[in-house]
This record gives sequence, structure tokens and C-alpha cells, in this order.
Amino acid sequence: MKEIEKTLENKSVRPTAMRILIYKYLAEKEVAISLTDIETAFAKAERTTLYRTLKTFEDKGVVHQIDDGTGIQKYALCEPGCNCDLEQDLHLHFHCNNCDETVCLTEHKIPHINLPEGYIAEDANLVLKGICEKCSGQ
Amino acid sequence: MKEIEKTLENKSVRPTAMRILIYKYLAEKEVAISLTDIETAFAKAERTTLYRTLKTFEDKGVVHQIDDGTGIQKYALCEPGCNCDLEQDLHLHFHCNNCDETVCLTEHKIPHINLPEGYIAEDANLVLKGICEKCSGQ
DNA sequence: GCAATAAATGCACTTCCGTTGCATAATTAG
DNA sequence: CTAATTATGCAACGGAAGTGCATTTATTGC
Ligand SMILES: [Mn+2]
Ligand SMILES: [Mn+2]
Ligand SMILES: [Zn+2]
Ligand SMILES: [Zn+2]
Repeated sequence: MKEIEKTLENKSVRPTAMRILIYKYLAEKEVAISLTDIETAFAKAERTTLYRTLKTFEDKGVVHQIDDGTGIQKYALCEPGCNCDLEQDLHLHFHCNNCDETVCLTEHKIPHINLPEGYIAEDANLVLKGICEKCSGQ
Repeated sequence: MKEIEKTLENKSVRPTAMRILIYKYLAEKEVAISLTDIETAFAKAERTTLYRTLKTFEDKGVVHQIDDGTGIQKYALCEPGCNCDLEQDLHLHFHCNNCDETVCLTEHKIPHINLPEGYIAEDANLVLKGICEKCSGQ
């Protein structure tokens, strides 16, 4: 479990008890996680601490934020070597209309789009919505 | 100006005074509009009426809703013959990080994506963010 | 035209989520 | 050990979406 502490320190995030717990929680879930999810999982902890932990993780590149169109901010651990800032690193996300879960499809990059004259793209977000593999019965 | 009344009636929306005003407002703006925008433009009108007008417009296919990632719901008039439900009608949206405006790029459809086994796509949202033509100095 | 009915509007209030200020506790650096 | 920095706890705020219900306005059947 010293692994996690190493990972956090490498990203200059001090490995406090709470942060390690949250990291572990994120690591064992394979879906995008909201603040409310974490709040529920750690009912005794302070909401603000959880909130700021996520923000710190985001700032330091431990997680990336996901906007899946539900209006609720979600987060997922960055892949090792992930470079969220760079456009070529942008993968798409899938939101299941049935189970309401959102997953990263890290292998599926957002295709390049030719914009009209004068438009300069700096970032992109592509969310597909439908039925996930778990819910589609296969 | 009977044009607008006709358009609304064709979509089974009763053309009340307020609705016609809001329609005109949407028509003369070439960017996506939020409830707050409309609230500002029609300061004397009731927020709820404006809110429900947008919802009615959306339900009846007068406007389509736009999620540009700002967390604020925006709306734009549907193109004549637009079929927002159908996947092939999905166009992308561009949000300017400078002027904070969002526009429909109705000519740019969202490219088809090959999802992993088991995933069934029903809907999609693609937002590009960057500098718009007005702000890019050309 | 008039009463009965349906739809639109106005007002108040709520909920959800994200966010901030500031005091206290814990950790780190000198 | 002390001072400075950082993390946590608690309370409160704010924006935006949404709802319930009374009232006004429009529509329909007669
Ligand atoms: Mn992701
Ligand atoms: Mn659009
Ligand atoms: Zn699912
Ligand atoms: Zn712009």
C-alpha cells in the first residue's frame, strides 16, 4: 500500500490518510465518481475535505474531471502517463442511460474535427450516451 | 411577423405575446442562449414563465438544448427540418473560452464512433472549446 | 355571447451541487 | 522547539434548475 503514497508524492500531493483512502476508492471503482458518491462512501468525513481532495487531485493530475452531461462533475484516476492537457490525449466517455454510470473509454480518442475558418480548438469533450455493456445484457 | 406565429402553431405551441418575443430574441441571436440571458433581456418578465417557455419550446421541437460544458443550459432555435432526436442530426457545438459564447456548427455532424462490444449508443454530445472566429481576430 | 374548461402566467419556495471564508488542527522546515 | 505552511472542520453562500399552487388569460361547447 506504500504504492499509493509513492504515486501521490510523485505528483506532489501529500499522502494524508484521507487522500489515500479516496485514492483507493477511486482505484477500485472502474467508473467515474462524483463528490456525492465519495460522500456516501465516507459518510463520517467532511464534505469539504472530500471536495478539496478531488480538486487537489485534479490540479495535480491525479484525476481528470469528466463532464458526462448529467450536470454532476465526475472524476476518474488518470492512466499512468496520461497527459490530460494535451488534445491528443482526449478520450471519449460513455454514459449509460440505464445504470447512470459513466466510464472512460481511454482507447477511444476524440477524432480530429476540421473547424470553419477562424475557429481555434483548444479542448474537446465527446460523450456518448446509451446502454453500457453491463446493462445491454452482454 | 405573422411568420413567427405560424411557425409556433405548426409546432403546436400557442403563440402568446411572451413566446413570440422570446422566439424573436432567439432568432436574432446567432448564439446559444441561456435562461439567464433571457431573464436579463426581459427583466420585467417572470423567470418561471421564461423558464417554462424554453421547456415548452424544447418539448415541441422549437429549440434544442445545448450542453456546452459550462454547467448552464443553453438553447438555440432548431433549423427548419431539424430532427433533434435522430442521431444523424447531431451537430457539434463550439464554446469560446474568450467571449464565453457557444454556437451551433450545424454543418458539422458528430462522426460515427465504433464502440466496444456491448455498448449501444443512443445519443452523443461533442463540444469543442477554444477561440471563436470573432475572437481569433479573423 | 356566456359559462365551463383548459392553458399560461405569476409568486413563493425548494433542492441540488459547487464553492468560499475562516477558525482550528496537523504537518513540515529552520 | 518554534514559526510557517498545509490540511481539515464547520458554517454559510450562491447560482441555477425545478415545483406547487393561486390567478389570470385564452379556448371550447353551447
Ligand atoms: Mn476519462
Ligand atoms: Mn445546436
Ligand atoms: Zn449501464
Ligand atoms: Zn469568442
